[in-house]
Amino acid sequence: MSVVRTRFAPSPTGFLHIGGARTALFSWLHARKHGGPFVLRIEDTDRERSTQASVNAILEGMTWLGLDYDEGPFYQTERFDRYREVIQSLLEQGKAYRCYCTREELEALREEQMRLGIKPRYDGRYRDHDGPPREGVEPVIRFRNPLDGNVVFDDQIRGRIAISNTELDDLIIARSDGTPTYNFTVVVDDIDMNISHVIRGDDHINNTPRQINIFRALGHEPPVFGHVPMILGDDGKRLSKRHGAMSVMDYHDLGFLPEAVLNYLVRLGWSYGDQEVFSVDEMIEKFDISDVNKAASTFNTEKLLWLNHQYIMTGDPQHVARYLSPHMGRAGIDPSDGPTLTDLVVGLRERARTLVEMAEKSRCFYQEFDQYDEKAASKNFKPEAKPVLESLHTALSAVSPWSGETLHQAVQDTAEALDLKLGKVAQPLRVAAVGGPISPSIDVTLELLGRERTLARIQRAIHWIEQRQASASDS
RNA sequence: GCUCCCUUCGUCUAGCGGUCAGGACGCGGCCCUCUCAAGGCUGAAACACGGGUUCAAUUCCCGUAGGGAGCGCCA
Repeated sequence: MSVVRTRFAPSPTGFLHIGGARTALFSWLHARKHGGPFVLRIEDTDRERSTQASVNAILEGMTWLGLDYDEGPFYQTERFDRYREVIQSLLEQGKAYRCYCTREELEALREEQMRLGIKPRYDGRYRDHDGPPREGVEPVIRFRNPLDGNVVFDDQIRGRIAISNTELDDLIIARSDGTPTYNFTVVVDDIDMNISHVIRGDDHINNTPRQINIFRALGHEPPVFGHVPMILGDDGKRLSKRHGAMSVMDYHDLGFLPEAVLNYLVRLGWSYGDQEVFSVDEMIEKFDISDVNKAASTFNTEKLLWLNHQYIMTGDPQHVARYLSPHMGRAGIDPSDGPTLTDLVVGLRERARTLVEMAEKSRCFYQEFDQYDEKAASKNFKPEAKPVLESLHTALSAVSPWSGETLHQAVQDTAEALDLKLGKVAQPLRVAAVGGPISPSIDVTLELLGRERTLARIQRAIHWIEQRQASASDS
């Protein structure tokens, strides 16, 4: 009856990128599925590179995605006393020792080993040192790794992984300034925070055996591990902060809905039969860490766009409208000067894959356009279009109420009265209404535009045709 | 160089010894149609290679090739 507790442990050295977000998602889903807590821990022991701004950026990204945590955030820099205490006890038990090698000596050793074609590692020269401290060298503390035997663990995603202790060297657990290092703090924290399942990127697979040895030295059985594959960029290289990875907040800026990003991310490496679309509740219900794929996958923006479009089309219009709102602002559009955002979403959702696209396509409903699309105007505003537009103006002036049905009827009646196909009437009307050849169906377009704007724009088109005729006869 | 990990359409994936190798994105065609979309139907498109094991391998084992990661007083 072991309780499931998972954690996400980013180091605050930049924004939350898409790969980290997926790791967090998998870890979060595993906790949520089993009803256990999800812990957030900030691994900031590298004081040089850690910043509060990064912490904020990570929190912001998680909040936007809806990945809420139950405990934390815990900061490793606030736990230094605890680490010191554990190191001291390891030292006393002989499970760790002081090493007086200088960086230069280590560097020389590494070079020599590389030259000989063997795996560079510490040779244990101070492992059994029992003489006096070496003068002038602040020692580091190394973990006394077992010399023989294998470390074996059953990864929830990879299956059984075994590595010989002869491959492992005595890693440094405390720097010469006394601060602890990553492989050590992780273990202490996972023990203290009672983590049952460590779900992290597979770039940590190689660290796992050494961490397992530390767990045992500390008298604890290690948690269950699950190493999720990484996400590759279009070039097949691993996505990282310094290599093509985008911040999750970039996707916000690009007009994606968080549920679409989450859905895309969960399907990258995980699947449930042929299902493509998952609500968060469905993910929690159906997700199983052992179903995660082993192979790395490539990020595909086209599919994300498709998913985003699905969510825009099928989501609650009010919900979509809320997320659309900031993008209207960015596009310099005042939403109070035209249709409601909810009506706009319903009208445009089939033809906008992102909220940015939607905002852009909505502009003509709120602002006047400068000029007509050239091709569309020359094709649809020929002299014979003038009487059509005039008839439309008359017919639409009488429409009441101004609704999709009545507008559709009016346009259709006009076409019949003029003995023209609907296209011959609707298309000039469309260009008059929005300035170009593309828009939602004509009734929806006019409804969004409103009576006043519609009639004014028909007049504007009629004038345009008259002027053009006039200048044609002048010359 | 050494160690570990990975390998099904272009991409994401289903498959868990016997399938016409399925779905999705994207791409092509057709239908619908007032434009553009959306939607429907449809087409092209994959088991990296070589050995085994087996009556039978995409599936199990071993190599090879390719890719990724690690080998820090970074995390």
